[in-house]
Amino acid sequence: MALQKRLDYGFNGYQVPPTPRAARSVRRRCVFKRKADDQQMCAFDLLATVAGKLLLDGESPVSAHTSCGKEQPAALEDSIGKEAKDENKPLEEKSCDRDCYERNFLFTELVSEAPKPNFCPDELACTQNDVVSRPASGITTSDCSEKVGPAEQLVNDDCKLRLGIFTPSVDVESSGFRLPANCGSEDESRKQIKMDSASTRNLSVSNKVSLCSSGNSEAWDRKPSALVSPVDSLKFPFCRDHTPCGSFPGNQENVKLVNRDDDENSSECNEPGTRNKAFKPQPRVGDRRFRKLLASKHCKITPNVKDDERYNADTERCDYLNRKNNIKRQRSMRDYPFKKRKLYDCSSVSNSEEGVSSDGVCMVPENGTNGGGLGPGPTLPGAIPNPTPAAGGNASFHSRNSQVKLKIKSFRVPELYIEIPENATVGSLKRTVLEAVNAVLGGGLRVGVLLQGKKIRDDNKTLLQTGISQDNKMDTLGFTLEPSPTPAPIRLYPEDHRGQLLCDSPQPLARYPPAPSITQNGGQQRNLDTPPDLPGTSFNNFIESDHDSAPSPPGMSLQRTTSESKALVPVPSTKQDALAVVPLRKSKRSESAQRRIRRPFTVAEVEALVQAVEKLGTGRWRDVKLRAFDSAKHRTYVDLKDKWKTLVHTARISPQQRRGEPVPQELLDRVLTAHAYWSQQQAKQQLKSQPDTSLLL
DNA sequence: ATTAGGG
DNA sequence: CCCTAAT
Repeated sequence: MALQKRLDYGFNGYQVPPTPRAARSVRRRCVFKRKADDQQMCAFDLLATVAGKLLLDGESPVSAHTSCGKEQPAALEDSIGKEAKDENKPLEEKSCDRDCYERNFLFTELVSEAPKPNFCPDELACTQNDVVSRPASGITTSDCSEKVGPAEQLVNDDCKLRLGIFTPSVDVESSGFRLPANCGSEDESRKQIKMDSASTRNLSVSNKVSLCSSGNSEAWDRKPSALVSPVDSLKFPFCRDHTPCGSFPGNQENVKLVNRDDDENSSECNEPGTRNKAFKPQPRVGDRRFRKLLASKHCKITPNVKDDERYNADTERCDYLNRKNNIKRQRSMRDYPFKKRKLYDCSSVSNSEEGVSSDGVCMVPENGTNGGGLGPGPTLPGAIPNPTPAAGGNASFHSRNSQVKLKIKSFRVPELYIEIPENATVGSLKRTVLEAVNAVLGGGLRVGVLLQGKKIRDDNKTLLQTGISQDNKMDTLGFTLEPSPTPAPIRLYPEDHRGQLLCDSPQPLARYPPAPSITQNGGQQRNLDTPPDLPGTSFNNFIESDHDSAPSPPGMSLQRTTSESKALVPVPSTKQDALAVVPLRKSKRSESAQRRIRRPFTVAEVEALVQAVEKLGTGRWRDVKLRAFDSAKHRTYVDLKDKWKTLVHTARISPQQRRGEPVPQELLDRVLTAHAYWSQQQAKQQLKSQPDTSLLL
């Protein structure tokens, strides 16, 4: 299944440039390969950074609890509680209904949910605080079944991911930001802008598919969205006729591994009887590969990624590491780089454009009562270029005591398409989304300020001077997120300011039409009806086949499926041209090819290899390949050579130091013997040939 | 395209 | 496994 998520900040305001759909990655060499990883800034960091520009201002006025919105939080909690804990579990396994395989990711933003009519501004404010005050869980799942039957589900999805800006710290009250002194310049009135990041922090994701838990998110789910995502058939990995490995002729000559693998979908044949049976392609579907793009749905997400996400990601890795403490962290990371790479593409996208624009700024009166200032109430006069009320793009502004407090309800993130295999784990999904978000946000953003539709470029002006602090203008204050000058080589706005953080704002980007979906195949969602092909099983088989030798990191699961399914592809949306320019990072990433999945050699394979080498000798890997691994498409002669290399090494080290599936000592002995023998032969050859040639010469 | 080696 | 260099 593929998910295509559209991330948009709850704030309708901020828009990120559409990301060009990443081309299917062709394997190629990329110099940059894994280098950019660290360049990425996580969303949190980013936010923190942004926030950092503003000083925290005492407690949030709004922080007072309000009863309103209580329900939401409760729901949230609930869903949070149900959040799938087993990150490593394939999604399929969790799905309550097989037909329910479509996953809708719903990231909802409590506050900014526009669709709710009865959500009064005040309520929003209250809600936000409530919610915010507690650590939001990154992703929650909601019941997918709601009113929708399996069939219906297929149809109704629109998944929009909504991102809210959140701060790492859960504490809402402390979420205020204060403008840095430098921004406002040294002048007399130093206003503090308080941003109440409250609501934005909560993110809930409802995964309609497998995680059927609470139905609380239903309301949000229903939000009709114009976006249509294409659903593709999903490719399921399965083993086609592989010969039971057991048939492998042990010491006979000319042993060949018979498992047929097509590089992408193959399973190891270690344990013929068990592993492969589990998965049986259905007669009809059997041969078919499905590639489902969950995309069909729009996912509305307000990712409240928060620490949770990161934590999970990290912990997963750690777990993995712990289990296999022998494995270097680096290595584990490398096992699932594709995601990252793909993500980078997205990031680049975001950077390339003006990016994110925001609206929905609320200035909050300092006294803590949020008068009417919060929420959509004060509608933007339209002065602001793209006031999108939906997310609460309005800003309310109250100045008091020369203190300006404002709240930004949300930022909109550019649409992102994410493709992820059905059998991907929830954890990987989370990570994927997180990474996508991080990629976008991490690219480096700048904040621009709009007042009455005009960009305020002079960073040195005070709020007072610009009039921002004036009540009558509070409605016309807007913020934009722009690509940071630094990371992105290309600037849309030449006049870019060097380094100003706050006050300069390029023109606000056009907002994404809320719903204009992007998807290439507009109405495809319905195609999803293809029954899920018991992917879980097959997947399990795969996993099992090599898990013992080397458990794959969570991310691996994704890789295992089809190549197509791994891509996280930014989808071009409305205005694509803007994006044309690609930040360096992006290009780097996009160029990089995906690393092949790790497929530990089975004992049978090792035996075949040993036997072939015994006969052919080292240095004739091509022949070895043909002889013993002709049918194993995923084993190249280079692989065989490498394996031999490791076998020799393995044979030389103490058994305690070996890892992975243990290779019978007998085989290792043969390896050493053969290696010694052929090394000798090689040496002889050389001695012989050397003199020969010299003699000839 | 292969082979050999380092990473 | 990947990447390169050298065949």
